[in-house]
Amino acid sequence: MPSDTRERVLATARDLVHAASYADVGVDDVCRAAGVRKGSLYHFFPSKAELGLAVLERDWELMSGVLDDAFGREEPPLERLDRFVASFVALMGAMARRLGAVPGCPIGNLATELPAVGGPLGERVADVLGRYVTRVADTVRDAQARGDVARDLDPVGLALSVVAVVQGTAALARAHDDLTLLADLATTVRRLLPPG
Amino acid sequence: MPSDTRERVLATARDLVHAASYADVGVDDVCRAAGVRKGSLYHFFPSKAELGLAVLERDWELMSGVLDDAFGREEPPLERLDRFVASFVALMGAMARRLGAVPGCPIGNLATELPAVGGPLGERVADVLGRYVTRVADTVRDAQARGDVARDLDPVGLALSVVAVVQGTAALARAHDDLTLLADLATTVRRLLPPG
DNA sequence: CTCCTACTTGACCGATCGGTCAAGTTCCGT
DNA sequence: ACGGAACTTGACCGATCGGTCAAGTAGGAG
Repeated sequence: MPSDTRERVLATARDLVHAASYADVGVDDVCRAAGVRKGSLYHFFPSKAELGLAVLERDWELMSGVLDDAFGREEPPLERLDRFVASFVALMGAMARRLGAVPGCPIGNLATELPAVGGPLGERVADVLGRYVTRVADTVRDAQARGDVARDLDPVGLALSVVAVVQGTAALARAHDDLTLLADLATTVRRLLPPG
Repeated sequence: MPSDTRERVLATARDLVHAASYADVGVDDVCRAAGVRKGSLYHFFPSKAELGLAVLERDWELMSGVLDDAFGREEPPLERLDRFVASFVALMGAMARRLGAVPGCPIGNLATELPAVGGPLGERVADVLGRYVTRVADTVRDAQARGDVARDLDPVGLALSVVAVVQGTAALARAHDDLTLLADLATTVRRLLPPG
């Protein structure tokens, strides 16, 4: 099996960062919570920023899994999008239960914080967001091909608005620590994808 | 006239925070940029958190001004919403030019960062966001009264989705440092408000 | 058994963090 | 001219920050 320590550090960092924020979580905090000495952490991660990036990458794997699960089904594209939104909301609920507070969209939170560090970090954040939008755009295109969504609209632009509203709603839910704000998200997303 | 120093500190802090982030800007940074000694800063603001809060409040005044300007006109409500979005996009452009990088929605950025500090801070952040949504909801109600927007939909829910998509799109624009992502925002917002 | 690599330990570092304070200085009303 | 409040100054504080390192230990390959 792969190093247990590395995994524990990463998982712990993820929880702490989402419960609070990247800036508010110190390396010492992660070590304490993971039961690991600092030297070990730095054996696996060259810097705090790289650890943060690893958290982002792990979050993307999670989102990617949700997307795979929803978009890989044998259903009309718009229903696949519904599934995605439902899974996203369920994920928020699960995280809220585990962390004791409503987190925002994990990707969105880190995307807001990490670029501030500047440099190559920002590019990788933008890259992850790009992959996210691309995945949604692919399904929007499917819907357009079937005539479920107006064909004259730019699928990437539509996907961008979908991601934006999902991320923005999650951010509001986090700020109010209120999961119910996510209740109508599926309906809202549908509204952004007008039939032809 | 009111204290010049306090104003300079606040304005400087606002710029620095939006160019980077609340966590990344130290009290020393603000002092250096504002040409003020630390003792002076602490004469006007009891803590860094309170300074952050003052920045948020100032940002709200700015947004509030934009909302007043757009919503106070003698136009159909949906056109007033268009005006608001256009002004918001223009504001982003102006800030991007001044700061050298695309900021996100000022309110949204601080809303993502400040609650992490925890405690009474979070409530005031939520309060500002609430005022924001309320203002939009009022105009949505106007539109519903005229029959421009479906009357059976919850105006607060609709307003929430509008704020979410504006904030989310701004966040994406910031992450990509690309103002053009805001280009179609008005169209997107309109889609969220279906005619009756 | 030996040797080397992977990993862990705990002490340590300089820098920076937010914040304090006593001693000024400036400015105003009286 | 005086007194006091408002404000500024610069030195200072302890804590915490991210990060380093020499010395260990564990464990598999030969």
